[in-house]
Amino acid sequence: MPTDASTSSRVRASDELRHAALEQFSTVGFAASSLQQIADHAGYSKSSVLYHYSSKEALLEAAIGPSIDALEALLGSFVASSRSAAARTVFIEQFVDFLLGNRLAVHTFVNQAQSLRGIPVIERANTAIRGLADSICDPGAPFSEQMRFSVALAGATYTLVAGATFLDERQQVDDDDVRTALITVLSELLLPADGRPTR
Amino acid sequence: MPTDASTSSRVRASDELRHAALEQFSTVGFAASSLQQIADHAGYSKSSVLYHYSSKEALLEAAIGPSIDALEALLGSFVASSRSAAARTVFIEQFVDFLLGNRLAVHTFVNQAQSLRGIPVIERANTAIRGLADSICDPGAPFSEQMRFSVALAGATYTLVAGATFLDERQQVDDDDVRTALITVLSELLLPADGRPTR
DNA sequence: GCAGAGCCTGACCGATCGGTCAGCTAACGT
DNA sequence: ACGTTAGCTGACCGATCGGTCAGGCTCTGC
Repeated sequence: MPTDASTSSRVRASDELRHAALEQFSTVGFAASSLQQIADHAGYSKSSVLYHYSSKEALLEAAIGPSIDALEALLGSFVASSRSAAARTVFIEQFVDFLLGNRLAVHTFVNQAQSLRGIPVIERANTAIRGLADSICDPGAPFSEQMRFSVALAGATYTLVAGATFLDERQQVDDDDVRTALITVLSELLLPADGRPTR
Repeated sequence: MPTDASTSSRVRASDELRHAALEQFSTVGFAASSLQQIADHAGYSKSSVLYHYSSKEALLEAAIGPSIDALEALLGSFVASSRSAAARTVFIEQFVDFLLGNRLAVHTFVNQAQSLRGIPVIERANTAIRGLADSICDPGAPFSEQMRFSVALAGATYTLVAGATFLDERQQVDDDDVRTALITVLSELLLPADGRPTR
C-alpha cells in the first residue's frame, strides 16, 4: 500500500476524482455531467473513475455524502437541545457555517433534489431537509410564521447557492462578511418574536 | 388552416407538447428530459415534437419564454416607478402573483440557471434576475441590508419552487393562504426600515 | 528473479441521445 | 375530382452515454 513517504504533495486519485465530480455535479448538474468530463477535468481516464467508484451514483454518494452526514448531525444536535432562543442562536450560527463550508455539496443536493429522486443519497438529503423544516417550525404556529421560517432557510441556502450563478461576475465578497450578515438576517427571522428588537 | 369549428375542446398539439415539456423540464431537468419522454407524455411521437419545435432548445424557449417576458415586464414597471414604499408594496404583490402564476417556468429557469448557461433564453432569464436584484437593492446600502433583500427574493422564490419537492406529501395548502403569508413576510423584509412596525 | 497486488488505461458493448428525411393521411381550395 | 398543404410518423444517422473487460505498468515481499 502507498505509505506516501516521498512527497507530502501526493494526493490520492480518488480524492481528486471526488472533487472534480463535485464541481461538475454542482455546476452542470448530475445528469449533464459525464464520467468522461469528470475524468478529463481531473486528469484521468474514464476507466479510472469507474475503478475507484463502482458507478456514477457511487461517485455522487462519495461527493455529497459527508456533507449530508454533517447536516444530519447538525439537525440531531438541534432537536436534542431545548428550543430556547439561545439554542436557536447557536443553531443559526452552525447552520450558516455549514452552508459556507459545504457550498458545492449543498448546491448539488438542494438544486437537484427533485430531478435526482430515487437515488439513495439524495433521499437521505431530502429527509434531512424535511426534518430541518419540521424541527425548527412549530406546526401549530400561524401560517405566516411557517412561511417566515421557510423563506429564511430557503433564502439563506439559495443566496449562497445561487449567488454563484447570479453574482459571480461581481467583486468577490468576504466570507466573513457574508457570515455576519446572514446570521443577522436569520436571527431576525427565526428567533421567537416575543418582544425583542427586530432590526 | 384549422378554424376549429367542430369542438371547442380541441387543443393544439403544439400547446400540449409545450406543457408536457415544461412539466418535464421543471421536474427532471432539461438535460435529463428526452424528447422521447416528452412525446410519450403528451401522446405524440418524437418526430412530432421536432415538427412543431425545431430543436430541444426551441422547445425550452417556447416553454419558459412567456414567463420571462412577464418577469421583464414586472421589472420594467418597477424600475420606472418611484422606489417609494407604496411602489414597493405594489411590486411585492405583483412579484408574488408572478411566482404563483409561473411556478413551473420559474422552477425551471431558476433551478437550472447555472447548468443551462449559454442557452439564449436562459441568459435572458439570468439578466432579468440580476436586474431584479440590482433594482430593488441600493448598492450603497449596508451589506446586511443587501443580504436581507437577497434572502427575501431567493427565499420567496425557492419556498414555492422547492416546496413542491420537499413538502408535496403533506396536505395541499391553499394558494391564497400562501399568497397572503408570502406578501406579509416579504413586506417585512423588503420595505424600508425607517421606523415602521416590523412584525 | 519473480509472483502478486494496486493502479490505470484503451478497446469495446448495448442503449439512448438529438436530429434528419421520406412518406403517409386527412382536410382544404379550386 | 384533384393538387396542395399541414400534421404526423417510423426508419435511420452519428455521437455519446454508463459500464465491462483484458491487459499493461510499477512497486513490494519473498
